[in-house]
This record gives sequence, structure tokens and C-alpha cells, in this order.
Amino acid sequence: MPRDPLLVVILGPTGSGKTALSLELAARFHGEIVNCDSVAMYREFRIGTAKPTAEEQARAPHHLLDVIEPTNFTTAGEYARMARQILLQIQQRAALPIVVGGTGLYLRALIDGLFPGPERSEELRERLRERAHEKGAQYLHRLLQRMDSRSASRIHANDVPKMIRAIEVCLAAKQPMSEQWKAGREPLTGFEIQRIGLDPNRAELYRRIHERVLGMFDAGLVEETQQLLNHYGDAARPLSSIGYKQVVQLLRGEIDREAAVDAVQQAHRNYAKRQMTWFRREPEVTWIQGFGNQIGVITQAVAAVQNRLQPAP
RNA sequence: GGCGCGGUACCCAAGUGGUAAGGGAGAGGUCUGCAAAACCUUUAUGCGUCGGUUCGAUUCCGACCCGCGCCU
Repeated sequence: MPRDPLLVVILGPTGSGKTALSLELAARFHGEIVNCDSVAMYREFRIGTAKPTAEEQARAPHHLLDVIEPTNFTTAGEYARMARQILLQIQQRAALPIVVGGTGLYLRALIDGLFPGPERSEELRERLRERAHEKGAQYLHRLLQRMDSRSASRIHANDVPKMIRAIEVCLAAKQPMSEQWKAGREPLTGFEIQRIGLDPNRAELYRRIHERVLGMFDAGLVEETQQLLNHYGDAARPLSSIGYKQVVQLLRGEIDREAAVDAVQQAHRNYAKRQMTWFRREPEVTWIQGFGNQIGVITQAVAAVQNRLQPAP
């Protein structure tokens, strides 16, 4: 019986060597790389996102890098649509798609799908955010409680973003979000999925992050941020993401360089931990202990892919 | 050597004669369209040491140790 083509997913915390591993796998299996890091999708954000360099990108086709204007924004749903489109194209070329990234929600949106609900509404969000600011988060929670008590009980009363999304969904569809969820998700079909998870030793990962951030500053993170700030100001949303946010504070004179470096390192460490919490729940992951640029790790990853391509009889 | 100030968790730090705020870090967790976001949980029988007063001391008293500042 005909089998679906294989889709390889590489996941892991920031600094675990996903890029290095993806290039190795792409070279061995005629792969094409599909980015799954939210901020790497933005143009001109280069150093702070640890995007693959031009040389690295020349070693295999890369997708969904630099596809959003700095002043625009994207969402998990939009990401999933774009990525699925690209997956089909790669399939037609008979190449191996390799999804690489650390944004857990985007990965889930791609593979498991989201419920077919309404997209975000900026005006409504702005209003709700103001209310929350004036009257406190509890106000939103009471509001949601009236519209959709099931969702309200699942969302913590301090979690403003999630409450806003739930209220938005209820209003746009004139139906509780919990009802709309019953329609189920829209999962990706037509692929067999091999997830490879990088699970490096925590202390070692933190050491690598320390060095990597120093490297970013050496490579001109401050200058890059300065340019983005000059060109776009607050309109470039990723300026508030890890690395850029702290450098903006440095450029505004709120902290000195040493404090900025420390803060960026700290933010990356916190992020890596959160990513691991998310990924631990991801199903069917072949976990490999170590970093993606280590020979032993690469060997194991290659074997895992090989196994799926030509399973033992 | 003298005087003054200070010593509370891994770090910063509040505090009271009645049984140790808060923040950060660390660890664990949540996540259905801003997710590199947001949120939740958790961490000192212990307050430099030894005595004393007291029903009760981290708090008051004494001595000592350590740090910082000033004076000689």
C-alpha cells in the first residue's frame, strides 16, 4: 500500500544546534528546510534571530525566512497556511521537507492545526486591552465568564492575552469559543512525520547561550537594532522580542552594555526552558541527548530518518 | 587601636518582642491565530557566632567574628 511522503521536524530549545543538524540532514537526504521560528520570518532581523547565514542558506533551499516586512505581523494561522503550501511544493519536487524551529505554537498549528475560528481583530483587541488596563484583568475575566464560562474556567484570570483572544472569538462568531472548538482542529494530512528533538544538558546549554549572545553582540546586534529603530521605530514589532528588546533599552540609555548583555543572556535562558516545557508534551518525538552539531547526534538523527524512509521488513 | 554603619535564602531586599514581605535567579507547569508573548506553582523551623533578659528573641542587652566608611 502506498505510503505518505516523509516530513522531518527538528525541534529543541534555542541554541541546541537545530540549524547545524538541519543542514546535515538536508545534505544527506536531498532536503529543503522550512523555518518554524516566529521572529526569523521577519526581514532585516538577522543577528538577533540567529538566522542561518547566507553561506548556510546556500547549502540547501530555505523557506519562510525573511517573508514578513518588519512593520507587518504574522500569526500562527498564517504561518500554518504558508508552511503547508510550501510543503506541497517540496513534495512535488520529490525533496524531503525538514521543518526546523523553536516556536511550539507554530509547529502545533502546522501539524495539528487550529480550530477554524475567526482571525484576530486589532481594533477590538485594542479596546479590550485598554479596559484591562483601566479596570484590571478581573474585568475581562468576568466578561468572558458571561460569554463562555467553560473557556473562562480554563483561562487564568490574570492571563490577559488568552482572555482577549477568547472574547474576540466569541464576539466575532456570536458563539462561545468552547462551542467552536467542538468542530475540531484542521490537521496536516498527506505526510508521515518524524520528529527529532534535541535535548542538550541544561547547564551546557546555558553555557552555549552565554557564548552565543556574546557572539551576537560582537557580530553587531547593537548596530542592527539601531538601524531597525531608526527606520521603523516602534512599528517594528519584533523589536520587542528577545535580544532586541534589551538592546533597545541600551540604545535608550536605560541600561549599560554589560547589563544589556546579561539581560539578553538571561532572556534566552528563560526562553530555552519554556521551549523545553512545551516540547516535552509534543507527541512522538525521537529525543536525542546533545547538540545538533555533534557527530553522535547527527548519526542518530540520520539513522532515525533512514529508518522511516526504508523501514525494516 | 577608636568611632560609626551594616551582616536576613543562590542574588537583591522589607520587617516585627508573638513565630520571616516582595522581586530576581533556579526548578516544574499551562498554552487552539501577537507565542522570542502571556500566565500559574514552588524555594529560610531560619535572620553572622556564642551567651543573657523574657512565657516567647530574627527583633532587646553583652561579648566576639566578618564587611564597609571615617579618625589616629
